[in-house]
Amino acid sequence: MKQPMTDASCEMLGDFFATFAHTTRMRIFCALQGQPKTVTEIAIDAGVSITNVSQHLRLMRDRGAVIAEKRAQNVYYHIADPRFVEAAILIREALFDRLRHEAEQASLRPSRRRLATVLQPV
Amino acid sequence: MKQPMTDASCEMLGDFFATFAHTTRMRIFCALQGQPKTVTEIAIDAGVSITNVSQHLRLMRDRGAVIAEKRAQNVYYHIADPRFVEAAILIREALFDRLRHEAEQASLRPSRRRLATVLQPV
DNA sequence: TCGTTAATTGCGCAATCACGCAATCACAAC
DNA sequence: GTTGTGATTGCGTGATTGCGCAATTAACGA
Repeated sequence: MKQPMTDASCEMLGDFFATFAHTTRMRIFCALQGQPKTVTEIAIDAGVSITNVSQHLRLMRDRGAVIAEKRAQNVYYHIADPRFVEAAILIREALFDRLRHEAEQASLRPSRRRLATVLQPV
Repeated sequence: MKQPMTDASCEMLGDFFATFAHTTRMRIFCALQGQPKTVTEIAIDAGVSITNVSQHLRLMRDRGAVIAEKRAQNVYYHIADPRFVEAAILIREALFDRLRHEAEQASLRPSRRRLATVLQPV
């Protein structure tokens, strides 16, 4: 990382990664790309209960991933920094590339893969 | 995210973020930047037991964050894709910017002073 | 004021995670 | 073969997380 990472930095980054380390929170994150949304809208998009989405949003808010803004009786949430989206895209592309690569390997050596499967030790 | 994210994508990304959602695994990740290292070397750098680092490495390996290569009696680990590092840097910079911003706000309002230990070293 | 809608919070339980310890495996040297 | 070193695995336990339910707060309109 160019600059050395202190223990405090590692803890901070680890905590932040935990923010997205859940399928539901990832869906919330995706739902928030484009425009801010209310809790109810997010709940519908992510397919979970209002209570549950509110609990996840609190966690994400406390860790600085999203920002809440109260307007009238609604609370609008939006992603705190566009770099979070960039980072997610980078990771997603890397994971997809790996999947593609694995698929190619599998199609290039079908017999060996089949053999390996069959020859699994008991 | 330009392309729509399926449920499967969200689950995949969420699982991957969980890979780094721990202080120790973050330290392992930092220790692996630069060159591959053995389990023992990583354990020393991260300041945890061999057993513990091995457990974390298995998780990281299973999720495609690191790659293991056995050479003689040692197992060398390295980061699977440079984009993981880029992503971590993006996130770290975003978090630091936020801390800096908060620190400025705090200095403007000395009564609300909030010490940012994370800001100093790095 | 009361009723309604939006959102948050406290609680309890089930599920998962993290860690140390001991045992085990893998490989090299003797 | 035996010994030694590096690394992994299985197990048990304490800690944390995730979720639903019910209660609560906040803001609006009648």
